[in-house]
This record gives sequence, C-alpha cells and structure tokens, in this order.
Amino acid sequence: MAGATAPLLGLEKKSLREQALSALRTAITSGELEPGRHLVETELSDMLQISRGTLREALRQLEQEGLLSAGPRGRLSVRHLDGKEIRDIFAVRAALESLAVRTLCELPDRASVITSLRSAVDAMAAAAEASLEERIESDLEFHRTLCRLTGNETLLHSWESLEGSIRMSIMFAGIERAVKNMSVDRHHDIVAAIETGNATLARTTVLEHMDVAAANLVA
Amino acid sequence: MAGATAPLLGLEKKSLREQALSALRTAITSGELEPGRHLVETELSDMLQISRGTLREALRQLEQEGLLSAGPRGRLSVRHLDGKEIRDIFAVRAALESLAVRTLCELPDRASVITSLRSAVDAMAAAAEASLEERIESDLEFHRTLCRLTGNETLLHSWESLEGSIRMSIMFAGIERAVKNMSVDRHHDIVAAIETGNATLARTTVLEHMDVAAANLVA
DNA sequence: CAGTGGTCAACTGTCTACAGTTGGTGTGTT
DNA sequence: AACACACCAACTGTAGACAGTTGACCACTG
Repeated sequence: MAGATAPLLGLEKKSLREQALSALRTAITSGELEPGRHLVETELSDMLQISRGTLREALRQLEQEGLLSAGPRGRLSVRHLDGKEIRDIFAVRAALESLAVRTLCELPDRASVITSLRSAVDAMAAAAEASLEERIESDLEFHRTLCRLTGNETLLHSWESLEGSIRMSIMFAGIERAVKNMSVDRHHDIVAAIETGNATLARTTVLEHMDVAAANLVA
Repeated sequence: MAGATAPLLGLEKKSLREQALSALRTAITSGELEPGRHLVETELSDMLQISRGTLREALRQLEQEGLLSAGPRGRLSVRHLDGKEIRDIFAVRAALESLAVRTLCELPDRASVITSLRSAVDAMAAAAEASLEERIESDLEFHRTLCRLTGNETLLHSWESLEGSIRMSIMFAGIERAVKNMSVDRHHDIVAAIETGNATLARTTVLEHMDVAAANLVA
C-alpha cells in the first residue's frame, strides 16, 4: 500500500467507522463474506468489536457503494452479481474513464500527466511478478490515477463509488480470469493515446479496453 | 409526483432515516441550509426530532451523495460549489447520459422506449406553465428516465448519486438561469436522435445539450 | 389433515448516556 | 500589555439498552 503515507508524525488514527468500512470491504471483495449472505448487525458488531451504531454507519456506506443490497425490512445481504450486471458495471466504468482520458487529452500541458501515468504503468510492471492481489491493486491504482489527474473531483468520486462493484466483479469472475486484463502493454496503449492528444483515439482505446476486460470476466 | 403509487393497500411506512434524508436533501437543495454552513448533529437532531444515531446514518449518505463535505474531525458542512465544480459535475453527467442514449440506440425494439420518453417530454410541456419547481422536477425526471430505460441498474444508481449535486448546481446558479435549460424542443431533439438509432448522433446531441446547460448555469 | 391461534426467539429501528477532544476564554504572572 | 496556563463549553465518537416487528414452530380444533 504505497498510498498510505503517514502525515509527518501524525498519529494514524482512523475512526472505528472507517476501520470497519475497510474491514468489511476487504471481507466482501475477498469472498470471505460470500455473495448472497445475510448480514446480521449484532453478529458483525460482535466480530468487529464495535457498537451497532458505528457499524450501521459503515453498512449504510457499503450499501450505497453497491456492495450490499437491502432486502425487505432493512435486511442486508452481500450483493450477488450476474454476467449482465458485470457488463453494466464495466459500461459505466468505461463511460467514466473515457471522460477521463478525453479531459486529459484536452489539457494544454500533458507532460506531467504522462509522467505520472507512466510511473503507474511501471508499478504494474513491477507487480507483474508479485502476488495476484498486488497486480489487481496496481491495476486499479492506474485507473484511479487516470481519474484523479483530471482534477475533476466529481469524476474521481463517481469512479471510487464504483470501485467496490469493480472489485466484486473481479472476485465473482475469479482472479485467474481477472489477471488477463492486467497486461502492461494494453495500459501503455492508453497512455500513448493520451500523449498524442487525440481525444477520439484515446476514447476508443479505453472503450475497447473495457469491452475486452468485461468480456474476459464474463466469458 | 406520479411515481408515488401506493402498493395496493400497503401502508406508507418510511423509516425515520429516510424521512430525515429527504428532509435534509430538500433543505439543502432549496437553500434553506446555505452552502458552507456548519451542521451540528445535536442541533439537527433536535430540529428533526430524531436521535443522533439515526441522523448520523442519514448524514453519512448525504456526504456520499456529495451534498455535504467533511472537515477536520468529522465536522460536516453544506458543500459549496464554484463554477468549475458545476462544469465538472455536468461533464460527468454528460458522460453518464451519453452512455444511456448510446445504449438505448442499440436496443432492438426502441418503440416502447420512445413512447416512455415522449410522455416524459409531454410532462415537461405540461409543466411549462407551472411553477419553477415543477419544471425542474419534470426535467430531472426526463433525464432519470433516460437512465432507467437502459435497464442498467448501475448506470441509474450512479446518476442518482449525482442528482443531489445537480440540484445543488441549479440552486447555486439560481432558478432563473436553470429554467433556460428546460426547453421542450431541445429534449425532443434527444428523443428524435434516439429514434433514429444513430448512436453517434444521439451522443453528440446529449453532449451538446449538457455543454449548453452547464454554460447557462455558470454564465 | 387443513387451518387457526399463540408463544418465542431473532433482528432491526431508535433513543439516551458517557467519554474524549478541541477551541475559546478568563485569570494570573512578569 | 503580553504570555502562559487552567478551566469550560461545545461537539463528535462510541456504547449499551429498550421497543416493535417478523417469521417459525407448535399445539389445538374442526
């Protein structure tokens, strides 16, 4: 986790809600909490050693991220994805990321952007020999960077809201299938397309990338 | 509010959290809670006559919708938008809705879709003489319908997550400016473009519609 | 055997209370 | 008057308890 730089002597204090949030997120996206499973508040609050009120705030956020689905009478369960939903998720993702690259193409000075993206690709290359988890992380980090560099906070926020669903898609399809989408070359193509400044080309490249990615997952 | 059909003798019971959610949403998007204002939990829970725990769940959701921004130490305040952020919001909105129309164009039988959209446009025309609020509602309803008809739940969800920000943009710019975007003709153009099945045309129409809309708001 | 009514356990919705932290204010000292 | 320190009020983080509802299981009755 290279992004977790401690703020110069600042204590690493996260609220219990945030801790619960990431704990549950990883539990779900790792499959520890299998899709369809009913979540019982008292049970979870016992496991995590936090009170129900704190837990409920975290659950509400996960629900809005699309990781949980609400049944009748507030019953929450882990969302179950089918092939169509994965394609739908990737269609939205493609729309967001194509906006990202289009925006980046229109930037007057893309030099620093290109530099950042290249180092993100390099990180993927470095992780290529590492664990599958790390490869996935570096891949997602690349795409998140794509959105962040636009400077459009709303775009970044929307993408991050989708991130949980993306991770669920990966888990649903199985990590073996997912790594087929981690090709360093394909990501280089995206950066190269941005570098040309040709928005149409960049957009097409991203759309195709996502099409292939979704196809790989649901194949 | 044509969408609020009671489910055959079903009682209309909403949880306090949901009630608080809509109360706060309208308070913010109507400007009753002005941008930048600090929100104090105890104060709000007194006003709404609910407990803090219940309120906090609602606040968490509003935060994720982008209506509230979190300061240091959990201090929440009503989000303040500037011109750039409005353009950013509408750029994301344009990306989502252009995906919507593209998807609709690729549908084999668009007849029923066109019918639904036409009635949504008719509703706008009917509201043209009504209050400004109703005009805004019918406009948003049209665009929401655009997303709903695709059958892509993720797309609809993403759009609805953005809806709060869109409403804030409208309020920020002032309703007088916003109504300039409610032209029935322009919305007819979108429907007509979908009817042709020409995805590129439809996409261009929507992108331009959103460009104009954002320009009108920040002018 | 079908159907009815009743009791019980499991959950969620909601509220109140307590603890910890922070920013401000007033007072005393030099 | 300026600075240091101590106290205080305001607010958020968190916990624990109570109430209401639902679904299941079981006995009773026609």
